[in-house]
Amino acid sequence: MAARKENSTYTLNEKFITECDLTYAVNKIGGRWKILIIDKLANQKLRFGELKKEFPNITERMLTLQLRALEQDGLVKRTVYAEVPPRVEYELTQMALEFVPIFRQLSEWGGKHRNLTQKLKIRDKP
Amino acid sequence: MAARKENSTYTLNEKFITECDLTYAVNKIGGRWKILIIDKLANQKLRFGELKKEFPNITERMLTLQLRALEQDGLVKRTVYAEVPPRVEYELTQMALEFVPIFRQLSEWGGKHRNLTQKLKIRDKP
DNA sequence: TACGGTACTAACAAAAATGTAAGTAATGGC
DNA sequence: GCCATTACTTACATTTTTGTTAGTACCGTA
Repeated sequence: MAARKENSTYTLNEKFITECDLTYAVNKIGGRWKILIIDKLANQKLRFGELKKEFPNITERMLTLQLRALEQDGLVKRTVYAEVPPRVEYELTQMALEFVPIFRQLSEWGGKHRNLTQKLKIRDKP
Repeated sequence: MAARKENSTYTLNEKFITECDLTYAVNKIGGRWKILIIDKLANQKLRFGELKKEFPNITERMLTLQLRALEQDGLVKRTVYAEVPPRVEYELTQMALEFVPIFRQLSEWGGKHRNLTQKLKIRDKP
């Protein structure tokens, strides 16, 4: 999200890893709040302020940054209404909608994983 | 991977977002090299040195960190053979193997997304 | 006794992501 | 004129993630 030095190992490695479509994909949804935002928008348009209310501790700055990134990556469409006070609506694009089913599977896997891990931890106790 | 201050907003927010199984899941595979490592191990066991050769610019430190995290999260099994020089083999766990099909779908989506985005960028040129 | 090979570890530095706090524009209603 | 509302932006601080460099243990072999 900020400007980057070219040719740093950091940048070179990023290029290398995103040659893989999967890593590329995960990078697109990798921000801290992006997935949750996509989830909230899966069934409805929402205004900036409405999204903000969904996440008690998010700052306006972070919400803005994540939405901008999603917009840049073609996953969210932003519509500004020329009113005062301003009204801005966010909705998913077709590409993001295609992600939603995969999304659900990942979520299921996550839940299963969480349970298993917790059980393992209980077992670990002496 | 390092020790964290409790109760920083950063940590609080992390707890909040990982209440969602999906975000939880994505966090597990979120490190820079984790997905690529899982990919390489999808069909075979590999030794530390073999993994290292798969990623030209990875440092030993990063490879170690990512493998440790995957091991902690129950996605990779580490087997040490008591030999000199040492031999250590890494393989996926059942849970990681269950992730692989989802993985493939995500990868497909990523490829599609990459193509679309590139086309959009071409179109954007005046 | 020195050396090679493997799989690391430790101390430090750079870069990125996230959070804090304050401020902005625009305009209709009082 | 002043205030409230909304969706931001800016400068800065904190925290995490990633990279750099140098080193370690082990033991069979030369």
